Amino acid sequence: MKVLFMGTPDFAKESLEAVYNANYEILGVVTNPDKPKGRGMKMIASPVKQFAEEKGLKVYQPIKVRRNEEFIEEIKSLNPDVICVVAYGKILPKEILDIPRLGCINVHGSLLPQYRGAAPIQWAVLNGDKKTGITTMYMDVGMDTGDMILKEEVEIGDDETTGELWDRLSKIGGELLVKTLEQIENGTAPRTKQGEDFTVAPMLDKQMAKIDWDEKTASEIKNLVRGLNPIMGAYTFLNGKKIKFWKVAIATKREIIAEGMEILKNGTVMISDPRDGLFIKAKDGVIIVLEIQGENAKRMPISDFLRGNQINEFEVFK
RNA sequence: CGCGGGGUGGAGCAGUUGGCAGCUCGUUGGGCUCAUAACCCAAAGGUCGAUAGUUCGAGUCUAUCCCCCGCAA
Repeated sequence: MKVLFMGTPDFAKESLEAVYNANYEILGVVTNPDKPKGRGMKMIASPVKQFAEEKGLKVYQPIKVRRNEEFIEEIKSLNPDVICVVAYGKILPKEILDIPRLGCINVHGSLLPQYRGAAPIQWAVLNGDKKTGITTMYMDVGMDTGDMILKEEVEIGDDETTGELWDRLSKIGGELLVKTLEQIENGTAPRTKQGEDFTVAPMLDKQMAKIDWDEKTASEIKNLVRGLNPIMGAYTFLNGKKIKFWKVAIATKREIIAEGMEILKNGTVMISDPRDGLFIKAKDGVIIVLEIQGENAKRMPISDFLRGNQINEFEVFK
């Protein structure tokens, strides 16, 4: 079976690698163009491109695919049996979807029809879900609305971060894609319509990363912190300085019971000590900061941070 | 040349107008204690990222280089 692969980030690279290791004939790899990245704005190739070049696969990097006749003709001439699309980053026009005789297969990081859209994994963690998963589907012109093929459920750990879940799902995505290809090849692949009971997981925007001490409960803050780790990091301000939290816990009742605590504003520092840690009052409980990052500094354990950075009790995060 | 921050004992930081290199922890030894990650006493540990320069004198000022980090994508 001849496969054309389309994808860009590391999540997609795992799928490409799985397909490659399963010995499918890969006609080519389509990925987003190199972009200036990081300090000094150096041009960086996508993980998918890096893998493709390593294995000597043909790489295509069209700037746009819609109304790009040259590119569309090129794909037609490759005559793929199936196109695998994993986090490619561009919406494919019907002209391309119609090319492969066995269809375009997509790997999506949620249990469809939940979390259609760009950031399914992030939202599952942000919402504190207990489980999520991977779905493979036949693509159609809608946004993740195609008929489903295979699904695999995954439990989300209480303290798991988006990054950790992302890595696990990347691997599972690759495995499920190969399984899907096998079933398509031997004609046993199921085809299930998505129900209408769907939710959408839009791209994350900057604003949501700021901790709202007045509105958010302790568990909501915890979910925000782990949901944005390592993408953006949840942040707050202390004395005008931007501070990011990378890991927090919620104090259990025994750990701290302060008298008259209700009077304090949400965000107030209750305990700040290199040994004991950093405890902050939240709307309905106490947040314990475990990993923190100061302005222009790197992430570090709270104990390290408090050795050199003074945070006084009764100061308020806002 | 996208913008910005930084390299100081093992860790995280401070170091004012250039004038003996400090803080909080950790480590080691001792003490106190039924006991302790607590407390008390003491000690070890730094050619202040590299090179060149200015100066009576440079962690501090100048130039170049190496490395790290944040933002932005």
